[in-house]
Amino acid sequence: MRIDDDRLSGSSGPGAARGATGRTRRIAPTSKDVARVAGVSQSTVSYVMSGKRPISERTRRLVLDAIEELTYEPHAGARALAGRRTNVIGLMVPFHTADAASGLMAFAEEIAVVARAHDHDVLMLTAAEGPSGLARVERRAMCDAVIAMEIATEDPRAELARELTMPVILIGVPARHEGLHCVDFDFESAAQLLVDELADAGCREVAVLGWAQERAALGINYIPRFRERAAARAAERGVRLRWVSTSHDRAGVETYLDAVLGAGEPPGLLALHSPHDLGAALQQRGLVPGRDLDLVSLCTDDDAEVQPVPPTAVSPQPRDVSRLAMTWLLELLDNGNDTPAELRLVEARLTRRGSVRRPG
Amino acid sequence: MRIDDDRLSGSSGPGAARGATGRTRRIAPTSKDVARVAGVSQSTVSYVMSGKRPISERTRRLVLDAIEELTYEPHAGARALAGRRTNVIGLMVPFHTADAASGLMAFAEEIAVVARAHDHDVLMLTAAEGPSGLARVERRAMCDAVIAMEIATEDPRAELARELTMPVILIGVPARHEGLHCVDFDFESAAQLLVDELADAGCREVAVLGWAQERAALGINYIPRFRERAAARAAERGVRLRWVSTSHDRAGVETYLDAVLGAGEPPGLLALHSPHDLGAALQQRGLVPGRDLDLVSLCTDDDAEVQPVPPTAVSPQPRDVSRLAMTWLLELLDNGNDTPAELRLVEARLTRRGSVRRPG
DNA sequence: GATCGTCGTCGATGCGCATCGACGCTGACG
DNA sequence: CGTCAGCGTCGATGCGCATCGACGACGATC
Repeated sequence: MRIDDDRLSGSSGPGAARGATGRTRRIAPTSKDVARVAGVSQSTVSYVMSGKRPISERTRRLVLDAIEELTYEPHAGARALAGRRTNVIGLMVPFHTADAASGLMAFAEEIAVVARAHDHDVLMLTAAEGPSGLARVERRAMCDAVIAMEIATEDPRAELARELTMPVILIGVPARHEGLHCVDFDFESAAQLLVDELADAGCREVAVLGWAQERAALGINYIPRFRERAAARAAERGVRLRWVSTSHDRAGVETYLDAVLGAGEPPGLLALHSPHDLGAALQQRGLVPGRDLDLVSLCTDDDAEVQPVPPTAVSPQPRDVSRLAMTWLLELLDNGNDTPAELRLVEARLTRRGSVRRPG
Repeated sequence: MRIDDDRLSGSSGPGAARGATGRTRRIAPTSKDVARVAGVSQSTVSYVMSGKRPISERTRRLVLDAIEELTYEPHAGARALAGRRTNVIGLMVPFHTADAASGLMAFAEEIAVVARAHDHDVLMLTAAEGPSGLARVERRAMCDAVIAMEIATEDPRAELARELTMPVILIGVPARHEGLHCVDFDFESAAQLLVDELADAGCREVAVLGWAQERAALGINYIPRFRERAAARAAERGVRLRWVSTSHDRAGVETYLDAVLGAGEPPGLLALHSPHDLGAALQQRGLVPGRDLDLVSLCTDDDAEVQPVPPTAVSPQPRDVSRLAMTWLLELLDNGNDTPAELRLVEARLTRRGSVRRPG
């Protein structure tokens, strides 16, 4: 079926450019074209698409058929202009952290997929633009809402979020988050779960393979949050916690093991990173978690499963976080952004894989 | 300075919503507001911003001051509607490949940064949408051009790209790419460089640690491209090439080494993946590249540098590829998309790091 | 001093859609 | 058979900007 099919006494069809502007270009059909083909008015086409007024079944069919015939899709700019709604979600991504790249991709993908499922698109913003990037997309009316990832403890974007008219969801927990919509993984209960698991196994000493210093220095706030809760819980359970900050490569792991494995009973190990090198290093030393020592980890399930001895672990699920963020955001868009601001955390769950000796 | 400052006998300023639509909302200032404050007409404001007509210095200053005072930014939808230009680039990302996640992020970041530097934004599309995703953004006029990443040999998006009016740049080389704008890393000359390097060192046998089967099965076309050129070059140089496909984890690497390291002189090693585990495995066996055997790799410089013995390598630079793609795209947008379609490859360069024994 | 060209500015128009008020038409009910 | 209340559709309008034609002012030219 040709696109420039004309049913009524119309002007030139949408298939050709109006006027003599050089060669014939394909022009996208408009709702007026649809109306002409369906034999109704343009406003009726609009109401069929939005459902904001009752339309008879007969007319509906006529219009929908015309839409399909012309493969019509509404012009995003015109819709944004007239409807004050872009159907675009801004996503501010922290590129610099090559570290968490795979988690980041999973996060972004989930956002994109959920957005598309609700007929929205995703505009990719970089954290490098900072708060002015957020202000810009709002003033230009480029999106209806924004999700900003990896919010630091002191983050100017968090302050600006208060000024904006559009909904903003922050991934992370800034220092003063009253009046802000924040989502994050529950690192505090993760800390508690992991410490408890080792304490239950009878560990009195726990050596933590911590995040690298440079990462902590970025103000990534889940690190102190995890750390403080772990310390508090360890104190409650009568466990001595020892933090060992080192790099995460093989050499760093070796340093860590050298430092914590003296003579006598080895301490419980708590690994706060992808346990790849740790598993190999332990294997090389003939140490089997669950047999010779106790090991828990904070790592994704995927990472855990590929270990020589998959560790009992709590997995920060980027997909869960992004799904929660998107669900909330869509809710805010529907309700006109008057849902109370608060902090929503994704529940931490421990998966036991036998890297901890169970008493009894 | 209040935002609703009024210079002329105007109606209500832009600071408050018109009419009695409930509470007073902040409304973004329009070019008409700027015109009123500057004491000129709206069209003059437009011409100041676009520079498409000469404007006296005095008027320019008045307008620019008003723009700054109101923190005016043009409404993206209105601009797209009137100007037939969105200043948005679509980027279709292949999320599923968790494999190359870090390279993917680097690619996307570079796209975003270059786009912003030219006052463009980036709309993130998922490969899951397939060709219809491309058609959709064109018909809805959501972007001016698209970059589609990781194009397979037989890719429906490549076929659709021919039909589209807007410029499309494909990252990868589909089977029939006449009339398409394609960009990729030059895997063929990379193959040649790597084979030559080993041949020059006197290797008569080369064992290739290849890409995993499942990856090759996706139709990622650079694999056969690399493979064929490597085979051809090896034949020219009198080198016997032996492909060993295995997984890329530590176990797979061990299998590989077991398979290729018999008695006698070890073959040259060509590693087509992140050489992390390979370096550790060699180290454990007491084998030092550059002393006991010859090793070259196709891996990023970052990956190479963190090895126990950094290998001589060719690095596929995602940033170079994306920069080339963006440069070309902006050129296409300026020229009205009449630049001839062709295939542009990013030059492969070999970095010597002493993992190959140099004769003489 | 009249004419012409150029520069700088303005008013009007249209982009494609959503929305509002108006209105004709149908069926139910008195 | 007349009246009335929806239901379903239409025409008109405006969203904010880019662009076109028109035109006034000014200096140069004869």
